[in-house]
Amino acid sequence: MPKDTFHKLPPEKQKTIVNAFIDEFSNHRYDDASITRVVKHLGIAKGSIYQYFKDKLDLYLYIKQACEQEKLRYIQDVKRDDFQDFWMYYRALYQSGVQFDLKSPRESKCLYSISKNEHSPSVAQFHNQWRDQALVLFEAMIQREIDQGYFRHDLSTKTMSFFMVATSVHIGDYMQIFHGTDFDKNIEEGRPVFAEQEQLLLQSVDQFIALMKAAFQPQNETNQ
Amino acid sequence: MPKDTFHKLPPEKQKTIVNAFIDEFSNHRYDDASITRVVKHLGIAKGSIYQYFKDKLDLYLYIKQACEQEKLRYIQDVKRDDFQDFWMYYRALYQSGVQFDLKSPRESKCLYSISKNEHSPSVAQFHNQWRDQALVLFEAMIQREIDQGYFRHDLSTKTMSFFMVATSVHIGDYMQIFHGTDFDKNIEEGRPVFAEQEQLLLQSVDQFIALMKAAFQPQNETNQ
DNA sequence: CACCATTATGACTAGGTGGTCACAAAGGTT
DNA sequence: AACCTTTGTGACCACCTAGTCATAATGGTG
Repeated sequence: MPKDTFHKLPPEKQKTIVNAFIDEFSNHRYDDASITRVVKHLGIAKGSIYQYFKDKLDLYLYIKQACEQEKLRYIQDVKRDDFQDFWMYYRALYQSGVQFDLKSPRESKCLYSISKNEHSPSVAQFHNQWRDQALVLFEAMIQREIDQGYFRHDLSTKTMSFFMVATSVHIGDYMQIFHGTDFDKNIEEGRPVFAEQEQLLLQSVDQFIALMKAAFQPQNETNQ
Repeated sequence: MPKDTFHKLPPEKQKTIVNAFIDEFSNHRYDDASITRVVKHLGIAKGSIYQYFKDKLDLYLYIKQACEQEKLRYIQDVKRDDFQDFWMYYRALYQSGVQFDLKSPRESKCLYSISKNEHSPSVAQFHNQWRDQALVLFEAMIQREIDQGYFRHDLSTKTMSFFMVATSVHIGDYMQIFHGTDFDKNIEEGRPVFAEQEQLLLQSVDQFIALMKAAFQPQNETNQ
């Protein structure tokens, strides 16, 4: 986490610095991100960064945490108990995700890029840890649905949670790949990443949900 | 592709060099792989490599192609028409994949690692191209199953093929993550990557197949 | 103003990379 | 043996990085 010196900075300068690094980590993997490049762009001395943060990793973790905190503001109010059907809940999470993207495109793109750092040697351990944590959460969630008879019970929850995490990740990839052009163009022109495409994007999400819904449905049951 | 000089080398020396680079690309992403490190390990001069290959990319593409050629020998005989059910065919492909792994663990692990290079800036374009090619193939395959009434027809083939490619990739990840310890231990000790775990691994594959089968099943049909 | 703690600076270190090239060695042919 | 083409070599180049630290600038306080 940042040193005191950073927190004593005027808030707008903090934000300028954070934004610059968000952009860097959005466009480069951890090991390829260059502090030298960012300070050049910011017009400040390299040494200053090391007055604010212990090292590159400290900086990386802070940026990630800052983006996550922002996203959490959007999705924390989506509760499972407010939905009868799990998949309505799941869809609502993506709907909030798109909202997050509309209002905080920088942070959204950064989180997406960071999630692709899984194989960067310097931070691989952290990502493995985060992935395992996600798997545990998903497994608990899925177990609950199984217990209530909403999900099939003939497969291991481990496989099912892995499958769900993987598919969730790939929904993001799908959007990035097939709507990514607009994605980046919007960023450059300062517009929201998914500007005016909410409905289009949610239609893609719905297709994936339809697939997962069928996959998780209790077997020996008429579908629809 | 390699220069003539490389092909004139004694076959066993060719293989020694290729193996060394397979190991390097197995343990490092494209941009992190170090030619200097490999030549040091091989005990030959760095300049020699540039007598054999144009540059690092040329080397990378050759190594990838060599591994793929090896894998193809195992899976090229698995034909869709030899199976009544698509998922039997899909399973047979994985079965051959495990065979490939048993007999060519080096090449198998290298191909897996290379597939994780998607976001390495220097080779990202190539990987995008390969991914698009894979999507086209899968889309055609899926279209055929839809036409014959084996797959549901209420979703776009684009989404379905993306979903299938994604899941296929993640079956590999699942194996790597949950059987990876043995994986690497086997490599070090020169044993096949999936030694004596064929059945265990295919059980995992079967679970994923069960999920995909349900996901792709024509809707409004009693399953099982 | 003088004092002092805090903050900003950028040249510098140590380490890494892919790729080059003048030269040395090897090997085949006359 | 003499010649010439092909192959092997490793010091070297240009370029990049994260992180350091002596020094300078700043700003608040008595």
